Amino acid sequence: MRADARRNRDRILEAARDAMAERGMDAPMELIARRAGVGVGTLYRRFPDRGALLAALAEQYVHELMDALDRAVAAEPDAWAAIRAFVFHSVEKSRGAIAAALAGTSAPQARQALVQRLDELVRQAQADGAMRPDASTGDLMVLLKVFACHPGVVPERFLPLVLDGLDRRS
Amino acid sequence: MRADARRNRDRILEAARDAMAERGMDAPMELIARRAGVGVGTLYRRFPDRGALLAALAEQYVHELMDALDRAVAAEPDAWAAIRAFVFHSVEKSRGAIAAALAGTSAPQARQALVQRLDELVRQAQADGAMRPDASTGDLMVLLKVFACHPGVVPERFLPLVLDGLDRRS
Amino acid sequence: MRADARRNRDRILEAARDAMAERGMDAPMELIARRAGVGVGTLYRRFPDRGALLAALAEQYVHELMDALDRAVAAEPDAWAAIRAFVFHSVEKSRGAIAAALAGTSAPQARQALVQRLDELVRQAQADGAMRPDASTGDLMVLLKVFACHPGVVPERFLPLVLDGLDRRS
Amino acid sequence: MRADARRNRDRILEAARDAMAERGMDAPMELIARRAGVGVGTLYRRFPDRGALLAALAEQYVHELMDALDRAVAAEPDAWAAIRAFVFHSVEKSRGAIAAALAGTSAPQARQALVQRLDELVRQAQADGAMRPDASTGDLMVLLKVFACHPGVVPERFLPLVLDGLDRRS
DNA sequence: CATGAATGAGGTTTCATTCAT
DNA sequence: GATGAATGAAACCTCATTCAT
Repeated sequence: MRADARRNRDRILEAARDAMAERGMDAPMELIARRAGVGVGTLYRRFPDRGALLAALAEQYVHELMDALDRAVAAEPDAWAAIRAFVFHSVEKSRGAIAAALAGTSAPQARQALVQRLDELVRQAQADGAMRPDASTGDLMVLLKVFACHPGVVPERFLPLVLDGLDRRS
Repeated sequence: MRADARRNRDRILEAARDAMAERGMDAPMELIARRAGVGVGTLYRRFPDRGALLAALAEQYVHELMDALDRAVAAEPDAWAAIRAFVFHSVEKSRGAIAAALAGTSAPQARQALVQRLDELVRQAQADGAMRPDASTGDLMVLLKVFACHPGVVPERFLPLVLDGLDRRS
Repeated sequence: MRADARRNRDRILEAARDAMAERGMDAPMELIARRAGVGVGTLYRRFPDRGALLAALAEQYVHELMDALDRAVAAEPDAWAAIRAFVFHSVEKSRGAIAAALAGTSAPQARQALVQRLDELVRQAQADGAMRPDASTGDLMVLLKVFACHPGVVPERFLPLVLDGLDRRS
Repeated sequence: MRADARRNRDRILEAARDAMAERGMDAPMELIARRAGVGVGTLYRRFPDRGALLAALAEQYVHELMDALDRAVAAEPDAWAAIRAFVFHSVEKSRGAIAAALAGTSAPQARQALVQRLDELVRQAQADGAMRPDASTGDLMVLLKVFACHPGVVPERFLPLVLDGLDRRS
């Protein structure tokens, strides 16, 4: 039954993501449970209260960001390109509500790891002379946070402008 | 008695702004009423339901933005400078929750008026050769919307980078 | 509507007493409300949570004890007789569950007042040479507490034995 | 495997006693199971439902009383002294919540046995001229029940008074 | 057999809204 | 008009109990 429990946990997280995307951060727990195909009790067994569920969601979200970052690094030719690709991707894929929750709840440890990965890239990009030396990882995190809360609102033509603002050439 | 009613309306709106800033968009109506120093009944007389209150808040907020825009125009030497000053000011002064609500509820007419005022400035700034011709009023509205939802999160050093992205020189 | 509210408050307290006598200290709030002929909301408006309701019940109970004490003093010839009459009456009339709750929740101020009244009587009874000098008001409170939790369990023949234990002659 | 089962049963009963002493008669079954170091399933295998567990607890409690009675008889010089010692001991050692439960649930057969043992002693004490002839075993059971529900509340100086009430000399 | 996951009924509490005064 | 009392639907959460593994 370990496998079953695991599957249920995953289904709950997925249902929670969907429900919260649609109905906001305070989507009823019962709705989430129903969507996950489990009883409320099961939901509460896994996540003692709404806060715990939010925290798990935030952590999962940060992990997704890290994966995206890894992929960007693998796919792009240099650090700055990876950063840009990562930001673009993250902002496009972002689930507004979850990202907003991340701001409040956060997942301190996961977030810390993400920041460190980004940090290395930023230093590299600056060493490469591709990124403005007065721009910081913190700037990127702010960018992520701010835009991620508004999925779909960033026109194709807009983010480039913003990123150019961090570009060496500007 | 008209003056009384007016005063009540204003106190309610103010209380609503405060309450929502502190406790989120769904602060209890009763709390708002109490803070305004009136009974719930009075609140409901002025605003038939929560939606109406939100709409009024949004409209008021847009009006504040327009005032800020007017002041910026009066104070700054040219259109682009006025736009920059306006954005800076708006982002700093923004009430996160209200701005977020604006996104949803909006106040179509008021918003329309704001857009028109901005439009003229944008055209002027572009005619002056100070603003990128491929940047639009829509870009500015997005900028406003996105940043206004995160009061206090925009470091002094960050917004300039973004605005530079809309600058001619970039 | 003040009068109505007052009436409702009383009916709620009465319903709570009955319900708790029958179904124990954790009788459903909804049941209490229904019995009082009001909605749950009304109950919660008067008593923010179960604790508040219990506290009110405890206070009311202590007040009833004080009234009984006053009546005993008025009806009996001397202090010791009044004390005995009071204990007999209290133990008979006691609502087990409420008395038990009193132990936990108590109503510190009301209780304090009762203790003071009893104190005077005890001193008088001892001065009269009717009550053992080594018995205290505390003993009486213990007696009350202990027996009051078991309404109906004290056979007519039993309490006298106990009270005789406090009697001078013993 | 029989020994194992026995040990489990004992550990569950012990855990139940502790849990109920701390958290009241309706301590969660799951808490009890965890404290006993078993799964809920095991608990339910031994005791089909909460009632069964309570009954077992009550029976165990009565057995403890009988042991105490036996020890008192062995240690004290006469029947009345044994009775007094027994009552003192029982009241001191009593687990309030369990004793209260006993009142409701009871354990008819075990209780019956205890009553018989006490009965003999009472008759003996009365024959010895040490106990009032109009006091009964029932009185003692009431005394036990009433005081046992309030562990720690009986001051050293108080119970003697009560017992004196049953004493011949009074 | 033991385990602990799953279930869902039931209890608590909150709040938007209505309405008597 | 203003007030705040009343209502009940709806959300939260807890636990006794069952059952798959």
